[in-house]
This record gives sequence, C-alpha cells and structure tokens, in this order.
Amino acid sequence: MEKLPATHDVSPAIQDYLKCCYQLADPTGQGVAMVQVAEALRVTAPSVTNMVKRLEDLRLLRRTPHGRLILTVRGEGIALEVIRHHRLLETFLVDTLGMGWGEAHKEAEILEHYISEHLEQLIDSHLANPRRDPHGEPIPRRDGLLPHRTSATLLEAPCNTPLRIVQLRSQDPTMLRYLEETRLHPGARITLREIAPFNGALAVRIGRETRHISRDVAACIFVLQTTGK
Amino acid sequence: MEKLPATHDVSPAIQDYLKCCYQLADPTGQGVAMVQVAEALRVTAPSVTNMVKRLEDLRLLRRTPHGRLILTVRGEGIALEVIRHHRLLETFLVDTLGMGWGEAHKEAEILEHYISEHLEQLIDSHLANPRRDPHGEPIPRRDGLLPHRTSATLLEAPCNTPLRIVQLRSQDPTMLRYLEETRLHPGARITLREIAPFNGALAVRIGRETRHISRDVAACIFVLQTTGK
DNA sequence: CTTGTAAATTAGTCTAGACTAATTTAGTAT
DNA sequence: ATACTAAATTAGTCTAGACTAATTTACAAG
Ligand SMILES: [Mn+2]
Ligand SMILES: [Mn+2]
Ligand SMILES: [Mn+2]
Ligand SMILES: [Mn+2]
Repeated sequence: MEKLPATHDVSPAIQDYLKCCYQLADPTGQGVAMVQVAEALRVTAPSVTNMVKRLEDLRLLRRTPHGRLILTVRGEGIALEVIRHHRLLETFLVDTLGMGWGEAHKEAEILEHYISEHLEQLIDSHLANPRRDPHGEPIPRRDGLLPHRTSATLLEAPCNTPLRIVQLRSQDPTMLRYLEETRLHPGARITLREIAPFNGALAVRIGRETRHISRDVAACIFVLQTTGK
Repeated sequence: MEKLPATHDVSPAIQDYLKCCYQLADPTGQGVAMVQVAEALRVTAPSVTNMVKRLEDLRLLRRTPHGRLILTVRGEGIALEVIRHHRLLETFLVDTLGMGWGEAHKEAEILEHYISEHLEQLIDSHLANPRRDPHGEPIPRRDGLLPHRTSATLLEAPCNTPLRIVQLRSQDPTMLRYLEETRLHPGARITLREIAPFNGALAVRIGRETRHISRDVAACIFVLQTTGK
C-alpha cells in the first residue's frame, strides 16, 4: 500500500516549495527554474537542489530534460490546497476581523500550513463560500478546481461597458497604495471611457468622477464585464 | 545588550514545554518533576533533560536543589501568553465559528504558536475581551495577569444558593460528554439542593429538573455564586 | 547498611532543513 | 571552437528536537 502524501502529510517547508513552483509556473508550461524558486523563497541554491530531490522522490514534481521543475498532479493538488487555505484566511482576516491587506497576507502565509480541514470548512461557510479573496484572486475549491480566470486587463477591456475590478496584480506596494487612494480597488465598478492614442492615458469613470491613469497602471487592473447589477 | 526572549522568539517546542511546566506546577510551589513533563508532552526522559538544559541557559526556568522545575518570571510570562493564545482561540473557534469543544482544543493547541500579536488583539476585540474560555478557564490578560479564581467545587458550595457553572475540570472525555448530556456545562445556572450523607450523591436543581450526581462528578464542577441575574 | 526502584543523565544516532565553499554543467557570445 | 557566465550540484557543516540504550543518582524499605 503506497502512501500518497496529501497536504497535511507534508511539512510546511514542502508546502511552501510546492506553492512557489505552482505560482511561478508560467502558463506556457515550460516549468520553473530552480534559481527562481531560490530567490522567491529566499533560500540558497543548494537548499533548492536538496529539496527538489526530496520532492521528486515523493512524486510531487518532475523535471524536464532541461532541468526545469513541473509539479505532478499530486504536487499541484497540494499547492492548490495551500493556496486555498491562504486565500480563505486572507479573506477571513480582512472581512471578518478587519485586518489590513498587507498584514493579512503575512499572517496567512504562516497559518495556511496549520489550519485543519475542518477549520478551513468552517471559515469557508462563515464567509458563504467566497470565490475570490480581497485581492480579487480566485479561491481554489475544495476539489482543487480553480475557477477559470475570465478577466482581462483594463487595457484589453471594451469602452463604455460596465466593468468590475476583480484583481490588482502588482507586487509594488507604492502602486497598490496609489490604486487604493484612487479608489480603484477590487469590487469597484468602473467604465472605461477611452484610451488616448500614441500610448496615452486611459480615461476611467468611477462613480461620477473620471480619472486618467497610465497604461502601466492599467496593466495591473484586471476587470470583468458586469452585465448590470 | 542581552536578548530577553519573548513568546515569538522561542520555538513552538519551547512554548509547549513552558506551558506544560506552568500547568503542572502545583500551587504549593514545589515545582514539577521532569518525568511529569515527559509524560504530559509524550516525549522521553532524555528529551526533557536536554530541553531543560536549554531552557535553563535561556533563563526561562530554574531547578530546585531536588531537581524540580520552576519557571522564572520570564518563562512564566511566555507560558501565560501561550495560554492566552490558546484560550482566546478556543473561545473564538467555538463562539464565532461554531466548532465543537474537543476539536477547538486540538486546533488551538497548534495555532496558539502561530498567531501574531495583532491577530490575538483582533480576536480579543472581536470577542469583546472575554474573561473565560468555553471551559470556564480564565483567560490571562495581555499584561500576563491571570484573573484570580474565586470559584470552588460543587462539593464545597452552599446549598440553596444560585450558582453558575464556571468550569469543568476534567481530562476525561467520557466525563465531559456525560456532563454535556446532563446539561451541566459552563454557564449553566444551578442550585445545590443537598448532599446525601455517607458519601452519597448530590441533588442538583437545573432548570425545573433535579439530577443526582456522584461526588466524583461534583468534584469536577467549579461554580460561582451568582447574586441573582 | 544494603538493596530495589524510580528518576535523571550521558552518549550516541537520526531527520529535516537550512547554510558555505568549491566544483561542474550548460548555454551564449565572440 | 573557445571562453565567459549563469545555473546547478556536490560535499561538508550546523541546529533543533526527537529517539534508544546504558549508566548513574537518590531514596525508601527492609
Ligand atoms: Mn507559507
Ligand atoms: Mn485544506
Ligand atoms: Mn501547543
Ligand atoms: Mn500574544
């Protein structure tokens, strides 16, 4: 009887490595380089080499002939569950306890490894099975299904159509603070008025105001078309 | 500049050892034997020897000439903070998320080591600064002050006086389930009718029913006199 | 006093997960 | 092809925190 490891069978360290590989994996499916993992987790290259060996033995990841890392189905399953924990926790900390975004992220980064399946379940119910976390990131479902992202960046959005901001994808705190102050936060309802030619600014209607934001900023803003409501 | 360790400077393992010593310390102040710690934490004697050495070096505990363990002020401070985390978490899990007692205890046993001071604070506020956890155990305050226990066991309580159950002190799950089913849970309002002589049972009025419980059971039930309300 | 037992210690081993320093591999650019 | 560079690996070290097996200490009872 082989033991197939699930989330709570693997250490927090392993969980972080898997999550990291999942999140760095580019959509082209080429896999992740070890050096990327090393700097994302702020560990040295030999630490990664060592852990990757263990993860291969556990059948949680494979490597391409070119040495890039690809999660197995099982590895990805664990990564998704950790991400589910993380995003549920963030949502809970922000919505129920009023914690700030940045801090909620740091707290969730730790607690994600320690909550039981039942607590996860209780938080999920308490929040009425949320689909997205406060950043607008989709929350994987318990079966590991990640709701497909149908959102696009504001740059690709149609003009004069009601939109809802669903996610701000930026690591830059300055950028995030700027967006926060401009009231361009997830959940906000906006419409795009026009995009000025020659790399110009975007005119965005929010409430009864119109703001002009740069293309760089717009590229961070993911929106969904909202068919009314 | 000496570094004085505080809760988040010490590992979860250390936190558990300190908590354990605190909770096993008998009120006579004679200190705890290592063998007690070993069996409470389900580790072997050499593990305790080893850890005790480290805790002494950290000035978190001392030993009597007879080799018994006594926490220093700092060690006790950490123990109390871990206990505060534990009891706040239990209260939160039970009251806010509807988790069962037993499970909340297990969950808190882990999470107590991982919540930040700010999350502790938020939970405390969310619960409106509770004084007791669901078992009726007092919650240490942030400054480490443990509200004095004025409760006594049902055996010592006066008859025909309104009482409130404040705590069930038993490790035995059978006992706790029995009390749960008999509606003798913390918060319940009861009056003691009489104690039968020759080691007899206690007649307890709860609501409009009268139950008869053994002295062994009564010894687990801590009550406060409730001056009405 | 001697002896039997419980408690504690010593010595040595193990695992996870990090590290440094040195070396090898592989891909790019000349 | 050669050389330079970035990425990866190897080898060895370290710490925390557990373990076993063997030994020592301390005491209580005869
Ligand atoms: Mn993490
Ligand atoms: Mn889960
Ligand atoms: Mn614990
Ligand atoms: Mn605290």
